[in-house]
Amino acid sequence: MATIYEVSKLAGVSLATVSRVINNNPRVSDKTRQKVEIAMSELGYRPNSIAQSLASNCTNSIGIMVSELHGPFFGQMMAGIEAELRAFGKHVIITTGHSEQDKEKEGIDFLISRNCDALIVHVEAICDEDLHKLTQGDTPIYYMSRSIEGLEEHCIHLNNELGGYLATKTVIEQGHTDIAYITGPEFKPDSQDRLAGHKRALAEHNLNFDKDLYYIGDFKETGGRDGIKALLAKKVNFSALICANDEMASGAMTYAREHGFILPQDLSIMGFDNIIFSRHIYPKLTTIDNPVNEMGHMAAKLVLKNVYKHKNITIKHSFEPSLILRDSITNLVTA
Amino acid sequence: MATIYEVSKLAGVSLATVSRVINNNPRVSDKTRQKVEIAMSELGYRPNSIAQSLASNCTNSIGIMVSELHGPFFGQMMAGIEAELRAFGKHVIITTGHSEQDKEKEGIDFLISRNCDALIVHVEAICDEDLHKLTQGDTPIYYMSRSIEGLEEHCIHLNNELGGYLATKTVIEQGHTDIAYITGPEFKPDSQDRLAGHKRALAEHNLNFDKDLYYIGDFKETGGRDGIKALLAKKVNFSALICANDEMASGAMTYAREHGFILPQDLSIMGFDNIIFSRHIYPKLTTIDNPVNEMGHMAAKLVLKNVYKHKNITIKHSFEPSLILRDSITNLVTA
DNA sequence: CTGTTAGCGCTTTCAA
DNA sequence: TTGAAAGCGCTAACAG
Repeated sequence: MATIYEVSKLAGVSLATVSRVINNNPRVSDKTRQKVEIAMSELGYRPNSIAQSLASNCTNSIGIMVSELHGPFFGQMMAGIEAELRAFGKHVIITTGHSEQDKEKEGIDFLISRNCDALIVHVEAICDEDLHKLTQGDTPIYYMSRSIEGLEEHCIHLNNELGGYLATKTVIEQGHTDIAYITGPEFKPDSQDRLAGHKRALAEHNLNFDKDLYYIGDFKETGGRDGIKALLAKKVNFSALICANDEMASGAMTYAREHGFILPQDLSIMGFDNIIFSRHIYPKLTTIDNPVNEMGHMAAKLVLKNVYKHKNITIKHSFEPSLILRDSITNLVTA
Repeated sequence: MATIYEVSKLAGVSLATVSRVINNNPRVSDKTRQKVEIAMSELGYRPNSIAQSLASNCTNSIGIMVSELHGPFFGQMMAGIEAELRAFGKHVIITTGHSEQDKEKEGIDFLISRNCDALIVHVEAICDEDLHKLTQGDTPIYYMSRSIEGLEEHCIHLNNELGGYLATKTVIEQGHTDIAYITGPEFKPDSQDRLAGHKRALAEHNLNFDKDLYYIGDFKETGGRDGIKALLAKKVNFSALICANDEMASGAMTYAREHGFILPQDLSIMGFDNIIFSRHIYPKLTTIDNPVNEMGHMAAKLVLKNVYKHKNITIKHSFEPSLILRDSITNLVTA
C-alpha cells in the first residue's frame, strides 16, 4: 500500500500538501491539487484511516450496543442509525448487551476501549445512577429508548407511558372491561412505563387493576405463551389480552389457537411496537407503533450534531407512539 | 487518559517492558510485571487501541456487510458472527449492501478503507468474476451464503439446491401435483439454486415445470402477496404453493386469507429459511431450516483460523438444510 | 499557498 | 530479563 510519503515524492510536493488535499483543505492551489490527485490515483493511494485516527484523535467510528442483534426491534433501530451515519462516512461498531447488567457494562467498556468517538446504546439493565457515572467519562454516550433524569439531552426515547395508555384505552373503548395484561421484565423501563399507562387508562375508566389478570413475561414469544397459559389457569374471565410487545402477543395468539380459541372472536389481543411481522400474523395485530427506525436516525443525528459539530440539525428527544388499528380486537360495542 | 509512558515512569521501567506486560509477553519477571500492573491500575490506564493498531498493523476489527440490518435472516447471521468474534476480543464493523451491485462494492470498499483485518460479507449482486478480483486484494474476504468456483476456501454456504429439492419433494410426497412456485430475485444465487432443486424434484417425479405456476418475487412479504395474486389471476389450478423464503410465504398466506382461502385446507404453503417467526404465523409454517446462525459462527471461526492463526479449529464450508414439518401443508395422501 | 517539524501512543527489533 | 530507539502513516501548528 502506498503511503502519503510516496505520493508527495511522486507529486513533487510536501507531506503537508498531500494531507491538505486529502482533507479538502481549501488552501491548496488548483494546480497543486491536480498534481497530487494524479499522483494519488497513479499509486492507487488510499489514506490509512488508523494513522489518521491516531494523529487527529478522531476515529470516525460510533459504538452501538443493542440487547440482541436479531429481533425486528433492534434491526430497525440499527438500520436507522447506520444509514444516517454511513451517509457521512462514519462507521458503526456493534456489540450486544443481552439485557444483563454485567454484559451491558462490559459491552460499553469494550466499545470505549475501541476508541469510538461516541456511543449509542440501548441499555436495559444498568441503573440510572451508573449511567450518570458513565456519562461523565471521556466518550460521549447517548441512550436509545430511555429517558434518564438529568440526562435528557443524551436520550432519545418513546413516550411509553402514553403508548400503554393508548393501548388500554383503545381496548376499553371497544367495550372490553375484563382485560388481562402481560408485561415485560419488571426491571426494564419500557415495561414499567407501559404498565403505568395501562393502569392510568384503567383508572380513568373506573376499572380495577386485577393482579389475577396480570403476568410478567419476557418480551419474547415464550412470555406470551406462558403468560396466557398461566392466566387461563386462574379461571378468571377476560375478553381481551394486552401484551407489552408484539412478540408476546404473537406467542399468546399461537397458544390460544392451539387450545381451541377462535381469534379474535374468543379473545381480543393488543400488541405493542408494530414490528414488521405484526401485520402478517393472523389475525392482523392491532398494536401501538414504535417509530424505532426514525429514533435510530435521530440518535445518529444527535451524534452528528454534538460530536461532529454538524450545523443546522434539529433534535427531537421524545417521540410519540400511535395506534395501529387492525383486526385482532373485537368491538363489543357495535357487535 | 494515561499513556504507556506515564505507566513506565511510575513503575520505574521502560516503555518496552510495559508493552510486554500489556501483551502478555512471558519474558518479564514476575516482580517487574507486578510493579507495572500496579502502576497501570493506579493510573486507570488502558491501552490506546488505535495506536496499537498502527504500530502492530492489526486492528482486531472484522468488517461485516449484510444486505439489510433488519430482517430475521441477517439478524441471526450477525448474531452468530459477533458472538464468536467478541469472545476473542475482536470487534465487528457493520455496513449494508442493499443487494445492489454498486452499494455492495462501495460497502466493501468502505470496510477495507477502515483497515479491517478481514471481511465477512454477504454479497448478492456482485458477480463471481468481480469477487475473484476482490479476493486478490490485501484484505482477506470471506463470503457468507455463497459458493464461488475457485474460492471454495473463502465460502461458507448452504446447499440451497438440496433445500429446494427437499421442499418440493416433501410437497409432492404429500400428494400434491399442481404446485406453484414463487422464487426470489433471479440474479441472486440463493434463488437460482433453490429453483434448481425445485425443478430436480419435479423432474424426478415426472412433473412438468409450468411457467404459469411460476412467479418471480422479491424475497419480501410483498413478493408473496403479489405473487399469489398474479398466480391466482392466471386461473391455473394449484393445491400447493412453494415460496423460496418464509417472508414471501407469510405474505402469500396473508393475501390468501384476505381473499377467502381457508388455510391449509384450500392451499398448502411451504417456506424456506425457518426464520423465528415461521412457527408463530398461522398455520405454523412448514419450511426448510437454514442454519444461518451456525454458519455465522463458522465464518467467524474461519477468520480466527486463517487471519488470527488460531489453532485446532475445524472448518465446515458447506451446510445442509433440513425439513421442518409443521402445519401449513395438507396431506392429500392420508386425507 | 506551501514546507518543516513535531508529535499521536504503541510495538518491535537490536543490544546489553 | 530489560532498555534504547526507530518507526507505523498521518495531522497540525508554525514559519515562510
